[in-house]
Amino acid sequence: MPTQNSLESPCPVARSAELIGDRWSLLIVRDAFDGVRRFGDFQRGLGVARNILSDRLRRLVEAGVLATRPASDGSAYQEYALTDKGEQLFPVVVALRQWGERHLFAEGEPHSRLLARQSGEPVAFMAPRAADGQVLAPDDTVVKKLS
Amino acid sequence: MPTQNSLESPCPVARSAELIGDRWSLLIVRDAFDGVRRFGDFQRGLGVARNILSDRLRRLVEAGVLATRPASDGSAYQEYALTDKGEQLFPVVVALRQWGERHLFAEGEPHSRLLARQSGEPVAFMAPRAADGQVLAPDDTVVKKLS
DNA sequence: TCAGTCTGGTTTCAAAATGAAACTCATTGA
DNA sequence: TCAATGAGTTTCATTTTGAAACCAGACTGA
Repeated sequence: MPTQNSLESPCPVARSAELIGDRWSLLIVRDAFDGVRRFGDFQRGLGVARNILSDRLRRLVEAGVLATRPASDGSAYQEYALTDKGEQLFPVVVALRQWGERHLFAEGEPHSRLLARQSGEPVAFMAPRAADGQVLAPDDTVVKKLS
Repeated sequence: MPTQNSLESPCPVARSAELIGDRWSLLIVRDAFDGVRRFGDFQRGLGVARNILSDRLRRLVEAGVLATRPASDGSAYQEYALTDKGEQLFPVVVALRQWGERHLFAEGEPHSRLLARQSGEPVAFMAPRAADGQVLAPDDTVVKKLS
């Protein structure tokens, strides 16, 4: 677990990074979007050590990204599901995915793809936009401190 | 440095997470978008230990996210600048920022904001969209394995 | 109903990563 | 010329990670 601080940083990126800016948390959230709910399934899917998984799940639950609830299969066990807050990480995961797709695979190297369920077409590349829909490059933006 | 593997994962999220899925790398990239270029400026700005910064910068350079070049101020030192590949992380950083803005600050708690330089208005909330511009919720998408 | 198994952890311990501080060495500024 | 600064590297103690063993409650089949 990264040293707990910077949760007081006035920079939203820093706070987000503090919370989910580590490999396992990110991958847990990715799997959650893929419908994984159970401890054992996360564990097997990720190959993460159980104690670490346990720790990360706890952190994510504390942060309100995941919530535990009785398992939907009727067993006495519980499951971990994305909260609304967690669901809203979707753009983060998609952004990571799209960047990875574009830059981390060799020409022609196979990789999984994100498709729109309806059309079956790849999801369009996501970009920040101005109010008028114009795509914003980094230089088209300014960070205003502490407003 | 997270244990180097999963760079062979067929999942783009996993590869991205491996590379930039740690607090410092993320914050270094954020600062780079903010125009920070020099070792010392990163170090002072982030409060990161020099050896760790050194390691992360090396990794990011190796990965082609940053590149070194002679400092633009004419001194004999070098600077670290985002490459094209690095610039394309913009949506990732913006997504993290927007999520943080929305979920990691108390009501009315002040935080920095990302504005469109032209209009001065906040950047619109970023979301994955279908080809027709329709916003896609997680359930509206499917991950197709290994295409 | 009772032995065996599965699930969801916790504990233990060694190995790896991190962080603080001291150290180096080139550059710069006065 | 000399002190201060910049950009690291080294050292070493602390923290985090990961693998494996362990454990207590469900569950299952005979």
